[in-house]
Amino acid sequence: MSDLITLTLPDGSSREVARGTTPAEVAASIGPGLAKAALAARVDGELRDLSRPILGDASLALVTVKDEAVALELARHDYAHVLAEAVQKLHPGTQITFGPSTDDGFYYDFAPVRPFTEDDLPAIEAEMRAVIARDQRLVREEWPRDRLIAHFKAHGEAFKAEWAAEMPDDEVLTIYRAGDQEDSWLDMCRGPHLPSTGKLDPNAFKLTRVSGAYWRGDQANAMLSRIYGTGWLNKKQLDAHLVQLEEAAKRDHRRIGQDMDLFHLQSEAQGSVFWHPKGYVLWRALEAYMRRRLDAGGYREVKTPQLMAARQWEQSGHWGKYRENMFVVPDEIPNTDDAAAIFSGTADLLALKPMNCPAHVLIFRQGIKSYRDLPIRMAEFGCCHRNEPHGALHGIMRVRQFTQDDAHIFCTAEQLIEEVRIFCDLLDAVYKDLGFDGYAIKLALRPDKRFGSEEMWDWSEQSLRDAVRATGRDTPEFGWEELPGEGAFYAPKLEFHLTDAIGRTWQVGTIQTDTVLPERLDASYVGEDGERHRPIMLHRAILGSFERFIGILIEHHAGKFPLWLAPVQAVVATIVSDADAYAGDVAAALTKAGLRVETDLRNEKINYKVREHSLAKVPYLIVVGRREAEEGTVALRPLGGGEQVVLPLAEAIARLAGEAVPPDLR
RNA sequence: GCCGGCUUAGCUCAGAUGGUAGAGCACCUGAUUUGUAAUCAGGGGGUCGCGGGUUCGAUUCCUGCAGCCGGCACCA
Repeated sequence: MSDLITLTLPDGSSREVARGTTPAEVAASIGPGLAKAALAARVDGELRDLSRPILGDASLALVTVKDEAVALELARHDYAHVLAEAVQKLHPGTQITFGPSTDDGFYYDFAPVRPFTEDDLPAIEAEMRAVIARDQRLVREEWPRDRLIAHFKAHGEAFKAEWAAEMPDDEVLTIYRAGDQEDSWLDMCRGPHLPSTGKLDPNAFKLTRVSGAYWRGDQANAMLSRIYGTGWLNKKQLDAHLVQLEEAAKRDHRRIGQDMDLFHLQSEAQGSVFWHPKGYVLWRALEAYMRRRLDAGGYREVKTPQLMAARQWEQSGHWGKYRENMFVVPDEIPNTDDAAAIFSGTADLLALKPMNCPAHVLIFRQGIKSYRDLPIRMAEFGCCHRNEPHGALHGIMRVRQFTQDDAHIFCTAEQLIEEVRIFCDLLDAVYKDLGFDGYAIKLALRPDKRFGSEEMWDWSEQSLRDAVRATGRDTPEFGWEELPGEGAFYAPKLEFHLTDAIGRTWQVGTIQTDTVLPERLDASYVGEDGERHRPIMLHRAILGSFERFIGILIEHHAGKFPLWLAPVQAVVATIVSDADAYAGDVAAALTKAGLRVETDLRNEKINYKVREHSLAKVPYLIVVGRREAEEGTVALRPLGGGEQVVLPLAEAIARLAGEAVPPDLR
């Protein structure tokens, strides 16, 4: 075997080097600038440490900060290691477990002597800077499993020892040592890493929060203490990210919901929303819009019971799989004797509906359905209750009572692809109308706990796959991917993830192919052949729930809603009290034209009124003073102070009324 | 449900080694009639989340509970 190997560089050139040469050495031979800038290497496409010898002919590309995504990933992973080293120094006895990079930084899970609090973070950050300042080399070593386990056991690292013991046999186990000393801090890690901690910018990270996290993500395991950080390549990036976080915080729907008087929550109705007049106006505009869209799309709207007997939920399968998340009440009159138990404990049980689908099947089952009736698109703004765990509740985004824009399409197997296509077009139009630019599509495949045969799942998954292909949306532009194990217990589902104004994604829409429920609830239609057949049932929603979707709308628009959705569309503000009567006339005329208008006749300066209504995010301020009153005009001031115009009242009304028309009616 | 934190006026927040609380905005009253992001003056407003304990005395310390916040788990 020759002692020389051939490396092919990205520019197509090749060079012969000694077998075992490291990428770092190659970089140095090319030039000192590259040697300094190199962070890692791609050897035959595989990302590796700079110090890892190359053992055979290969293509070699050196990774620098110009390869930002990779550099960030490496840096974040290193930050996690630095965090772990710092924590173990400051908090002896803390065990290390696991610490990956994330979308904006990193975290590390520890088994601590006592759980960390945010007060611990500043000292840990300082220690991390010390680790970075020491510029410790990160040295990769391959260790046999026994040595790893022995090492971790000897150091009281039970979690790491467990992890090492369970690594697959064919995996080469490696440790990274932070420094050259025999007793330098080390962690078991697959790597790769930057050449040394000094490559990290000590001012480009920040520890952000602490939380609990289960070992290996399993509720049955120990609760660990997780420290999160955000990490970047330089301070500028970090600062930009921190500004982003502030921006997101300003958009928080809970903050805006309170400021704009849209809704409130209180402990007596935990997880249920009190919609105030201004919030409910928005709800009604959205609901009316959706109703028109569904009517036009061939849906028929229904309304079904809130409470149904437990035996109905047993039959649908919800009772068995989902009971712990249902609100259940006994079917009896509560005992009015305070000394006795309120319920006998022997009555039949009723449950608040957590979903609308069984009731829709029950409507379908009334009378005989023919293949000529299909597809049947049955819609309901269905109010559902789900007994969510306390820790899951979040503002109006995750609640216990919510209303879905739900519908079920009963169709034949042959109609399925066309129905999915029609649905995608409808969803597309709705998201555009509501001001969103893009969305991604994912296919969630069969979960571990599920109903139905393997054949059924094979067929259902493939149908959805085919249907998306038929719409041409199975492309990277739509973020198309498949998610194993993420499906519902009765069906695989297509998920639609909206992208909002600041780049966050929200799973909202869904369509699911269900053959289980029609079977369980014995839904059938008479086919061309005169025989009974099972319909396919497509569960679908575009907004998901009104509560959550309105929350998303609030954050997407930062409360500055398009005119047709704005709770208060215009405020008529006077400059002098002499214009009060005219302001009243203006408001009345606008109201008559269907606009939501308020007047501000207060004895305040116009500056004050402008400021106040601007902060209240009112789309238009209609300013009237003596001049306007005399001339029959208004000064139309858009939110933000853009081009202001003085118009005759009739023109202003026409303009606002035109702009306030919902997008589907334009 | 689990880990950590928080809970003081309508809102945002100060505060006291334990002696029953304060600001700004908002609200009310008065003056001012004002031209595009805060006019001035005065006034009212609190069971300091709820329960128990320690104490002469608790909003403050301890403890239980609830809600909320950040995550974890969950999200049919």
